[in-house]
Amino acid sequence: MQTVKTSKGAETRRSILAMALQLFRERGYEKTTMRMVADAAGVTVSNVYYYFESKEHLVQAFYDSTHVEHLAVCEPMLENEAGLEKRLQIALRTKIETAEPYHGFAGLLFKTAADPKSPLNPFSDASEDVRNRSTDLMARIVDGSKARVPADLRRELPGLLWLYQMAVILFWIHDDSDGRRRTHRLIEKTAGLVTRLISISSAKLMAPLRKSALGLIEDLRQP
Amino acid sequence: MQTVKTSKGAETRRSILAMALQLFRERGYEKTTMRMVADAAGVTVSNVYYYFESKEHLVQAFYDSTHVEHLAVCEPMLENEAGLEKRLQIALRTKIETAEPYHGFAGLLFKTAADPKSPLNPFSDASEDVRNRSTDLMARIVDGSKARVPADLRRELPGLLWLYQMAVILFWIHDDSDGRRRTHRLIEKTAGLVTRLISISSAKLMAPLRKSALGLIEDLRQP
DNA sequence: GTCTATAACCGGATAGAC
DNA sequence: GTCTATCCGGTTATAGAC
Repeated sequence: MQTVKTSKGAETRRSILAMALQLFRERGYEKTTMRMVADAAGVTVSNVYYYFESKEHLVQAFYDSTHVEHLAVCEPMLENEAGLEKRLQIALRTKIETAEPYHGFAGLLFKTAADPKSPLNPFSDASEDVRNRSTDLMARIVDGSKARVPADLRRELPGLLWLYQMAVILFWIHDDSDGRRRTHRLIEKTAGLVTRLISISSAKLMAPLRKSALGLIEDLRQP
Repeated sequence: MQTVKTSKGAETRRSILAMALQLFRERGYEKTTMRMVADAAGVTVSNVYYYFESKEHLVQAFYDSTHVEHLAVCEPMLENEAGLEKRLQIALRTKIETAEPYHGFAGLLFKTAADPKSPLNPFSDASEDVRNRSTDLMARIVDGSKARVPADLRRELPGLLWLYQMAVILFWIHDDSDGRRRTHRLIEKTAGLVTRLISISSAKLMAPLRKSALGLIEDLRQP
């Protein structure tokens, strides 16, 4: 019997993570010490380090788990909606709503996010996996819609929409309005703008501009 | 005789900052300890803290100083150039070129930059001053050019171009190509795109989209 | 009121034994 | 895979000098 995953270790790991997230939510990231996490999970500090390279890596684990949760909430809602604008709104709204309990320390994410040396930054190789899964979701958003998108743009769109989502999240992190009113406003309006931009960009008149923009992306890809 | 500013204290402060920046450049931010900074400047640790609230505040001071340096290099070069695209390129190129010696630890900037709680974040009240000065530069870039810009867009353009600049800087931070080749490519191409977007947005056909976009900005301003 | 010094605190991280 | 003991560096308390 192979118990590689479900053995005691995995259980300890799970409990450490669960406790850490709870403490982060309750007291915020900075005010939660590794000693507290260890105590809450009933282990020693170095044991925590055995399972997680650093305090920030606990955040990475959280990041993964919100993505899973997001998918679970988002995907079913997409099923009965074919309009691109609405589909985008659903994706973004569910994103910030599932992340809401962690709003207080989500800034931390972007903090490390911006550090090129951190493995946690969303552009890094280490984050490739989560990034790909998010980008894939964006691809499904587009492909599942009835929007007509030029082939050249369609190739790049998922990546661009992922950037768009990152921008929305950045805004959300800085948003302290009631019920994140301002972020909801942002999503409502920009989803429409983005959709219109996509449809306009198909027009003959806009082809040169679209080609330049896509050419730029292509250029930037090579080192 | 009032020697509030030029007395010994100011000199100490200057020397601490100079030493800190040198160490940051040579060894990077993380590997430079406050004790080293103090030693190098010939003062004690608590003395460093007397002049700078925290290690991050040393970075803030650096940030200010790069802005001053940028202006000194950028403004003269703008004098003989009336094309908006070229003017944008000048501003952005000089920005990343004057910052080049600090590329290694510039990530740190964005790291704190993205944390909503940090006074160093470029959207914070504490950063209003530097932000305004940067935005003013963008206003001069536009106003000093021969580009025709609709009045409603002109009002928002400096802020938007500042955001554009932040995006370029973010790209630069993650750029480890030789001579920042990729960032230079990005600047070269996007300056043209932005300029074209501005000019296209004046077209009658594009007025509705432009209005929506500007309306969005207006909406987001209110809390 | 401006500045400097000593010593300690606190929390993230690690070494190494078992 | 878990523990004990320790390091290391940012930060602060406190006390006093100019």
